[in-house]
Amino acid sequence: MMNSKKLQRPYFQNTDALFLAKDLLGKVLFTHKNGELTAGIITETEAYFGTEDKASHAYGCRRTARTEAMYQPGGIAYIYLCYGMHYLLNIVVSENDDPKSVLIRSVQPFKGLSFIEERRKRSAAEPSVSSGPGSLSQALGIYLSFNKKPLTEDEIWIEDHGLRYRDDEIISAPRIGVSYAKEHALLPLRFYVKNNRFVTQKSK
DNA sequence: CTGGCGATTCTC
DNA sequence: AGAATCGCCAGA
Repeated sequence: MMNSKKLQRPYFQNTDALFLAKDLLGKVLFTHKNGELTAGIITETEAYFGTEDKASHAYGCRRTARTEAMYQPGGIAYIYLCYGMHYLLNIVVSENDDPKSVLIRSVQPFKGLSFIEERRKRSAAEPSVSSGPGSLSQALGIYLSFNKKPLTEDEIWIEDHGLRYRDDEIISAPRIGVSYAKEHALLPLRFYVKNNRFVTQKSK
């Protein structure tokens, strides 16, 4: 390839979670493990703005073994186990010691559909195949072993295929499942592509 | 050391 | 509406 489409470090570091959460819509998330190449077009994200964000694991500068990834320089994955059974994928944003991240919530299957269908036990045309952060991780084979992986390597990365959305094609809404975040719970930090079926259906 | 609780999903 | 399922982390 003449021009690599793989997004590089500066794209993740020289920005903030709010901008990136919107800009990642339409980008293509790839995973390649055990010879299985799969990818999905990012259709839904949420911004977590760091130490001041009551919904963030890094709220109040909380720094533990789990949250360590977020304190690293941007451009790596932050994966954690949620509800004891789902692996959730975040993209670490910004500089060193600035724990901001973007949660990838949904993708539209793009490559390796047979692998995705095998993992999810359903058709890749079914929106539930990769909508919602837990389902998306299962569809793309994302596990804890991806935690702290640089997106510049060849197990998990993001490509720009030129797909762009206008502002009026992007819906913003409150983040899901963060009612504990009090006054930050209703901030419109969730973004998804209008009229795309591959987004979280219910919200509470 | 302990116990309450999830950035969820699926079934009943 | 409830279950599944287990690591995290604040508090003792």
